[in-house]
Amino acid sequence: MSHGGLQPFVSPSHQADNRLLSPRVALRETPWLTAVADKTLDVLAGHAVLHRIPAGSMLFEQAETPTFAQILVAGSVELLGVRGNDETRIERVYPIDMLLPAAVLTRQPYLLRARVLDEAHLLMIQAEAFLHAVAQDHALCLAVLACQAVQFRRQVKQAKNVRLRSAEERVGCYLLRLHEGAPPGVPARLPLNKRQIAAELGMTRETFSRTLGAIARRGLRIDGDIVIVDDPVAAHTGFSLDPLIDGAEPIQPLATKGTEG
Amino acid sequence: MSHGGLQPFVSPSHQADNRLLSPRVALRETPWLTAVADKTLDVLAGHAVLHRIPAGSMLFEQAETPTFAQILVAGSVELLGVRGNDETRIERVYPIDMLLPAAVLTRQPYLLRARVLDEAHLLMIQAEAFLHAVAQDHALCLAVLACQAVQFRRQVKQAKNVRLRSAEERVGCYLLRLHEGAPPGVPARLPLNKRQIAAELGMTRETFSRTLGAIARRGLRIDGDIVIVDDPVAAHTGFSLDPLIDGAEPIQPLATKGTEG
DNA sequence: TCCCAGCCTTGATCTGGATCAATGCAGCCT
DNA sequence: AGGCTGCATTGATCCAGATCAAGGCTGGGA
Repeated sequence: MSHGGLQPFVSPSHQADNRLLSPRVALRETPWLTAVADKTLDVLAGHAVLHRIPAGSMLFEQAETPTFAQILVAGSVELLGVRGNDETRIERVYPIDMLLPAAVLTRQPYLLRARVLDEAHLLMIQAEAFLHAVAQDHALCLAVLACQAVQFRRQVKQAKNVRLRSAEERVGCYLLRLHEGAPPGVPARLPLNKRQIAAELGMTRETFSRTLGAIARRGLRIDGDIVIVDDPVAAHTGFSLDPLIDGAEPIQPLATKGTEG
Repeated sequence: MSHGGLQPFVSPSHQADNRLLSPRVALRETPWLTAVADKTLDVLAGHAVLHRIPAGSMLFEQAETPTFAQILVAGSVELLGVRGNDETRIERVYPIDMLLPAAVLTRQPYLLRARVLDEAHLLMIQAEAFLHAVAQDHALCLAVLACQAVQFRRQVKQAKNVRLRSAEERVGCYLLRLHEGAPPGVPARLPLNKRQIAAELGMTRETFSRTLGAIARRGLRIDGDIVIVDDPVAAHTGFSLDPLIDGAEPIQPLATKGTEG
């Protein structure tokens, strides 16, 4: 299972409970840290705790200065831009990923509020210890760089999706993508409730709902929470997936090709 | 002069012509590379060329795979999301900064098109050599990480600005920011023509123009290209600058505080 | 001097999507 | 049963900002 874009949310209880008992184990099992030496992970683990945070909790507030580097091990988290009483969702974070490493790295205040959507398992590493480790361990630095680069690209894709496509196209492409992603024969299911999908796609629930009605014309339909493509041809004509928008953006190690020096 | 957000565009001819003759010198004079060893810069310089590219040129196209890591030394560049004939401006890049390091680092295709706005002095380093150097040199890796983190935060600020504020507020805050940024006594000037400011603020030129008319009510006005604050109180009541949106985001080295290990 | 190309402004109109407001429809608790 | 809470649909209306369409102003070139 990749951790790119549209994960079904895994029930956290079965995923993490037994295996991720300690920070040390959590670190070792983080795929994009595989290249990092045990010694460094030991150090990090020494300054870390593993917390389970219930849905609805606020992890940090806009303008706070980060005291921990946080790695989301299970569950999910939303990042919101806040202004007075208005909130706008900027990003949804899926495991295994860091929460706003940019703020931690630059020692600047968070630009966003973080709230738990599905019970989160969080690996919290003291910010200073984390920074020190990044400054000491080249492999760790490379891993964080990869993580940060991918987050940047996800942002750009999101911006393109919202600004270059109409609401209807976003919905169509989203469903189509789910459908393509599902194993052949198995019908695709909505991985989230509709309210959250709407937020993901940058529109209100009402607009999402209406749009779902409208795209029936294009051979795309929802029954309960499963996606039905009545007319594949019409669907693909109306909505063309673009890898530069819809493609997953998984965190990969920054490997050097060819001969090593 | 910081390289955060709202630079006046410096005439490239006087800034760079004599000093930045060679890639080697350009690298050494890049502020956020100061911590990188000469040896590494030598290697990079060995795989680099310094180019001067006229306004209007396309540097790379969406979906291309990066062959160079590009550092903008002087001039300016816009990054555009493209879909058919539609373009949407995602970002404007000011020197000294990298152009989409995320694509180079992840070896993925560019998500955006890059076009020169003001004649650009570009340091172009072969992608593989650059990646290799990042993989070899910890200090360089840290520098690139800092650069990438800042770019991420700029994106987030841009998103907040557009989604949390009305067109009128964006214009008001932009002008106010210019005004605050200017040395006391000296009137602030528009650093760009209005068309480009409009794009920067995520609106059409027409809307920008109308909005300029509208905010006269709030004690803010443009005369020619200088910003006049007729009524500071009204202006600050109507438009409150938020450091989490309007603050500059300069590229700084990722220093470790306190004792070194 | 005329002409033309770039900018900017101004007006009229359109519209995608938000907002406000009801209603339906589960599941769940007591 | 009832009543509550949270989600989803559906309809009516609104509005910020885009779009389309004319001008106006400035500077430059022959």
